[in-house]
Order: sequence, then structure tokens, then C-alpha cells
Amino acid sequence: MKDVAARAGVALKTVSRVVNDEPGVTPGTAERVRAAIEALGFRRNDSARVLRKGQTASIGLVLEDIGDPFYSALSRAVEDVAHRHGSLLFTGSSDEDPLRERELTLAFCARRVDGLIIIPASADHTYLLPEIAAGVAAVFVDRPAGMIDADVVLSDNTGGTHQGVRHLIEHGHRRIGYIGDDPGIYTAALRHRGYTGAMAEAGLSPREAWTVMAPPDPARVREALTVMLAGPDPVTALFCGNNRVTVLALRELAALGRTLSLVGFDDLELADLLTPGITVVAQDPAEMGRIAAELLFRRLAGEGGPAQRIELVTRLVERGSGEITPEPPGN
Amino acid sequence: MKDVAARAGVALKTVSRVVNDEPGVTPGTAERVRAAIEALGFRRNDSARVLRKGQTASIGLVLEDIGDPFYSALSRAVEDVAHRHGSLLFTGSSDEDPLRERELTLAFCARRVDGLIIIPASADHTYLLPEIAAGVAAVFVDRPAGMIDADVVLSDNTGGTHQGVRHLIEHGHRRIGYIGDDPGIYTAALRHRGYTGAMAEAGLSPREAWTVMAPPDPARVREALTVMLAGPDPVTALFCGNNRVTVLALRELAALGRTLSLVGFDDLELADLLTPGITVVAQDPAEMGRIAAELLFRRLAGEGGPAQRIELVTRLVERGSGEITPEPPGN
DNA sequence: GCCTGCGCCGATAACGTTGTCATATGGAAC
DNA sequence: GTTCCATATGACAACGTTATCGGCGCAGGC
Repeated sequence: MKDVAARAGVALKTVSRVVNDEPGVTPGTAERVRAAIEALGFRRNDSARVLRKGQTASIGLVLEDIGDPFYSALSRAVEDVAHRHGSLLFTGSSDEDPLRERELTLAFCARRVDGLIIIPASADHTYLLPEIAAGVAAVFVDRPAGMIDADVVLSDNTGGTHQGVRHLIEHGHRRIGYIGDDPGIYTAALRHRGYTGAMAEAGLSPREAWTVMAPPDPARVREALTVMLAGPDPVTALFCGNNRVTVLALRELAALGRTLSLVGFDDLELADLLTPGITVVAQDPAEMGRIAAELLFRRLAGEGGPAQRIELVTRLVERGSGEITPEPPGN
Repeated sequence: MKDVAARAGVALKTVSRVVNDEPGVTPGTAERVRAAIEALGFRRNDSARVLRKGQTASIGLVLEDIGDPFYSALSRAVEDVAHRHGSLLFTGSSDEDPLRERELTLAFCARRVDGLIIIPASADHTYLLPEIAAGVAAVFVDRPAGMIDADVVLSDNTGGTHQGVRHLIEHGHRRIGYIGDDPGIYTAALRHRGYTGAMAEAGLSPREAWTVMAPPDPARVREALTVMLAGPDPVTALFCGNNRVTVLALRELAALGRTLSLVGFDDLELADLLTPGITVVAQDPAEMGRIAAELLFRRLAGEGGPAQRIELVTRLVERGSGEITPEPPGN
């Protein structure tokens, strides 16, 4: 910038004015400066700008795994909102590891991001308190923050699952299995609650062996299905607590040569092309990302008020309901 | 940092030393400094550090759409490599818009990223020359850079398609349709070449109406299929130039109530569960990302030498080959 | 002719780090 | 006791911007 000033025969500050489109520069001078910029291939160093201004025009997104379609859709929506606000986006995957989440988040803070969007892996976010006090905005998505009061955008996990299970019940199913994720995960626990609620509401008391809650794993899913399908009164339907479980269950069912009426939480690409079609409780990851990002930027623009908790409804997408086999005789 | 120094009764520089684990600080002093850091909730401002050191420990990734599974898998691999090298990752989606690609790239450069990984949307990357001269490393992925000589990691698009089409031919197909993306896209053009090559090699001369090259769009795919399936000699097999086309074709075929032997470029989640199974020419996006990122960091570590061009082989994943209907009698 | 106000521009001080060099301190060697 | 070296610490400049403020020229009103 100094070189540009020298070449254009003006002061540093004048170059700065031109670069930032500030008023108070004669067109002639501005033109000379622009020519010098062009000639020298000058580009402003945003690091220095950040240092001086205190605002970085960037936000950080911490999620579980950018490779997962659910999160990548969410990420894309966040990026679009950030772009509209002239912000760049840092992304990082925590792999569901609280330590890594913390590392990533603090690394973003050290870069002085203006705000954070976090899909929590940790149950304790008090480590963020100094940052928040220092002015960083944070919005949590998919799961609430741990031990601190913060904005959060959620899906109606319990209600959605309830609706999905009721759908199965209304189609005549009585023996319905449930495979969910690790119960330590917030969403997994809530969805499971939706299942037990819907079953209880219908006066059904599922066997203990029909519920499996564990990190998705082919062997475990296969074993769970084997148990559920054994004996004289096997399950006739299955609810899967997330898309990874759904995929594993479909694959293992195919391997076992069995089919079940299946409802899954989270939509799947191609779900409509499978036979039988898979009914799903769909979240809208893009909408979640959009809403969270917009809330973040409202906070950054100075919007006050207490922490918000926004819960989005899920949508039951019925596919191939006709395929759901009615309860076989004998029950 | 000044405050920390004051509270610990030491000079600024000593705090800096402690923060950076530099040698030459008595354990006692270091402990006092650490206590002050803890008490004040101090965290180093990396913007200032960047300004001073000239290295940002961050890289930028410009891709077409982070929401697309192919790119998100690639992105995840890049992130992992970056993490191993202590770097953070900026990501941005260009939406196949050259202007947006340029904007994003230059914004990353203004933040002084150490390096760039770019999936090009533009045919002219001369705008990067000043940046590269200034020391930014750049590796291109999936498509080569335009008008400049730069490292690039590619798939064997032509060879992969050739192999996929030959697979169909070996299974007895003679009338094979091709639906690809906009021929202006590098990969789309090369894949199409693989199709024409394989057909010619087998002495087949496909009708013009059996090839459609255009941005994926449901209506257009449906129309293309209608034409290909009309008349006394309809196509018996179809090659789809990328996963978006494959999905559209599957959907439209289902709507038309027809099935075709289908081979697609790019793998699909759940492709194994469809009936008939979909044979694909699989790229490994994670591998591409990993290799590109590792090359980038080698360049950043000072590795010289001419620009590299790395071409990765594709893998033909046969699924449900039994389902491929042999050429009907009459031909 | 002098003062006032306004529009353009420049000098200088920050922003929060780190690199360089100088200084203090203490112990070992003579 | 003096010299010397090593080690711990500090003062200060520099990184590349932007904010503040002041100066300078020029037009207009008395």
C-alpha cells in the first residue's frame, strides 16, 4: 500500500480511502491511485484490516461431519446467508468429539470470527463464556448448548418420531422395533422418547429387545434385526432413529432377504426410488442452517433480547405406504 | 496481552514467549504468566499474529457446491489433511459461476490464506498469477486450471466412461444412450469422448438423438428418454455422465414405468439397494481431496519442481449386472 | 483585504502480536 | 575480585491497515 501511495504520489491514507470507496477523493486522484494499484497488483491485506477494525467479516461453523449430507446441506445454507452478509465461512468437523469441538471453536475465536454456528458435540460450553463476553455471537443448531444459555435452532425430534411411529400404528402395526443412535446424543434420546410415547399412547408395550440404542454399526444392526425378526411374533415394522441407521437397516434387511415396513428419521436421496419406498420423518437441514445463520447475523447487527429457542416442525413424507404389510393374522 | 503482562509483572515479550512455548522462561515466571492468562481469560489474537508472521495457517477451498455429496466428501478429506498440518479451512461454493469463483478465491487471498484448493468453474485463472507470485500455493482438483500452469488432480474421465460403456457393450448392448452435463464443463466433455470412443471401438455408430448434453434438468431428461425409448429400435442401455443425471434418469424412468440397463459416472449412496442395482464408474472424492491437500502442503513446505498433473483411476462397480437385459431379438 | 467554512489530503498514532537486540543477573573460571 | 559466558528478561520496532485530527487551498461574504 505504501508502494502504491508512492507510485501515485499520494499519502497512504488516500490509497486507503480509494480502496474503501470512502468519500473525499477527487476523481482524478482516485484514478491515479487505481492505476497504481493495477500496475503493482496490489491487494489489501485483510489481516491488517481485521486487526485495525476488530471485525473480521467471517463466521465459523462447527459441525459433526461435513461429509454427511445432512450437515453439508445445512452448511450450504449457512454459507449462502454468510455470503449475503459479506462474510466468509470457516468450517470444521468435530466427529462428535467434545475436545475437538472445543479446539475448533477456540481456534475460530482466536481468528476473531464475528460469530459461531455450532452443532454441539460437547455437553459443556462454559468454555465459550469468555468469548461470548468478548462479543462473539453463537447460535447452536440441532442440539442445545450445554450449561450456558444461548440461541438454539432445533427440530421437533420427539414430535416427529411420535408422528412417524403413529403412522405405523395407524397402518395396523403393533410390534414395532426401534433402532436409534447412542442415547448420550441429545437428538437420539428425544427421538426415542417419541417412540415410547407413541407406543404408550396406543396402549402398546414393546419388548425390551425391540429397542436398540447405539452408534450405527453394521454388525450391531444386523444382530438387532435378527433378534427382532426371530420367534413366532417378530416385529412387523421398524423405526430408524437417523439416516445412517436407516441405510444400515435397509442393507442388512436386504442381506437377510427380509422386508419390513420402515420409517426413518431424516430423508434420504433416492428414498423414493427404493421398493418399497421408505417413509421418512424429514427435517429440513437447509432451513435449519438458514434460520440459524439469519439469527446469528441479527445478533451481530445488535439485536438484543433473551436467548431464543426455535423449534422447527418435521414433515412426514409417506412413500409406498401401500407397501406396508398389514399385521399378519395370528395377532 | 498487555494486561496479562501487567498482572504478572513481566514484559509483553515474556507473555508472548509463554504463549508460544518458547524457551528461555523460568518455570516460576511462566507459571505466574499462565495464572494471569487464566484469570483474565486471555486468548491470543491470531489476526495480529498473522500480520506479524505472514503465515495464516489456513487454506481456502473453492468448490462448486458444498451441499453436493461428491464435494462434501472431498471437502472432508481436505479438512482432515489441513487439520493434521494445523491449518484451518475456509470453504466457499461457486455454483459453477466463474465470477463467484474469482470473488471467493480473491477474498481468500485477501485473508492471506497460505494455499488454495480450487475446483474450477472458470476457464481463465490468470487472475491468480499475482497471488501465486506473492507466494500463495494453488492446487486444482477435478478440472485443470485455465490458461495457467498449475498442479492438478484429476480422475480418468475418458477412460472411466470408456470402461463403463464397454461394460454395457460386453453385456450385449448395441443401442446405448448417453446423457451428460453441459459440454462446456471439462469433465462432461471428456466423459462424452469416452462414450464415443467406446462405441467407435466396437464399430457402433449411435444415433445423434441418443446423446444429450445439457445441465441436469428433469424435463429435459424426461424428453431425452422419451426420444431414446421411442420407435422400433429404442436404446436398451443408458450411460449417465454424472450422479445428478443418474438420479434424474432413474426418477424419470420410474415415472415412465420403464427400466434400462444403466451405468452412471459417480457412485450413489444406496445405489446397491436399488433394483435393479446401478453399476457405476466410481471416483473416490475423498482420495482426490486427500491427494490434492497433501500436494498443497508439500508445496507450502517448499517442494519445488514443475506443476504436477495427477490422474486417478476410476473403478467400475458392477451391481446387478444380471439385471442387464440382453439385447432383445430383432437386432 | 480579512475571516469563515468547506473539501481535499497528509501526518501520525493506534490495533496486538513477534523478531531483534540490548540489558540484567548469576555463577564459573582465572 | 575481575572477567566472561549463559540465561532470563525487557525495550522497541515492525507487520499493513484505518481513525483522528490538523493543514492547506479556495470560494464567498463582510
